[in-house]
Amino acid sequence: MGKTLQDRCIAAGLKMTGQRKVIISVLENSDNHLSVEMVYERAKAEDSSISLATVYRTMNLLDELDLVIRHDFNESFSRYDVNIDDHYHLIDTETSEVVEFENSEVEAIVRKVAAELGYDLVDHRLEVYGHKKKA
Amino acid sequence: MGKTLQDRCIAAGLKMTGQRKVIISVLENSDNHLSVEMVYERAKAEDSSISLATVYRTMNLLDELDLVIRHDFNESFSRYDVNIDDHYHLIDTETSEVVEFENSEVEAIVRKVAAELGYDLVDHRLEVYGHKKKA
DNA sequence: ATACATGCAAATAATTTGCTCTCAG
DNA sequence: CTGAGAGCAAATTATTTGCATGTAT
Repeated sequence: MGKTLQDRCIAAGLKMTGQRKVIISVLENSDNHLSVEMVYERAKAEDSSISLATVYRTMNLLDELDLVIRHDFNESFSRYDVNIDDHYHLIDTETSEVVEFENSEVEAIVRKVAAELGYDLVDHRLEVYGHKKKA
Repeated sequence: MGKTLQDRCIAAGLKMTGQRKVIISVLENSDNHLSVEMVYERAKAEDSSISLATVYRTMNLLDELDLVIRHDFNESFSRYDVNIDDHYHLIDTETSEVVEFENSEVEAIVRKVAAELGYDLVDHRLEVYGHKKKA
């Protein structure tokens, strides 16, 4: 039984305000890769008093606690993943759709490369850009 | 003899203004991963009349022509690589130093993954974050 | 009670753009 | 000569922050 995001927030000692509950429920009930603007739109639909600043502050907070992961694909804004399992992203260059995939070989390679260069691995990201095969 | 960046710009039909020559020489005589601000500072040292807007416009132009590659590491601004060979980046999380490395296995894996997901590969990037091994 | 959150509006920071003038081809 | 490029300053966009007020614990 994985803990819910809300559980983790409580475990992290976060004050569970009404706004945070709404934002967290948006995150839990959406596909990944939401932008702040998207979170804001959906949260506002549940509670019209929520401000954009609060969404930004909340996303930053969750990011610092590693409860979400901030990503910069090649866009002018950030998107956020609701944490959990490691995975990589394939971004459709024509539609901006984001597909997740896993691959166990990559991590092994990355670990080896970092070691060879004399570094301790902290994190890594692999992004693949492509478009759907035609016909 | 690889063509110089200047050669490629001319080949691409770019008007070689004084400002562009300076910017290009800065790019050719610096380490990779420059930010616009860094390019601007160095270009200004050669020709104090160069404006930041021109540097932005030039970098965008070079990026569109694939003569440089724009990167968003986890910073608030972009950095640019002077094209040429494919490589990946290891970013030192403590110093922001960027180390380039190559790895032939990754591309094969990426190509395979894209194909399996039904995509034509356009591009891919791998970024590794770490810090120097202590003692 | 009280420290921490929120809303709002103003402030930043990076990047882009309108406009007029200049210059490379 | 002429259209693409440059400088400057104002505009945009994403994100952050100061401050007065509200609220979870």
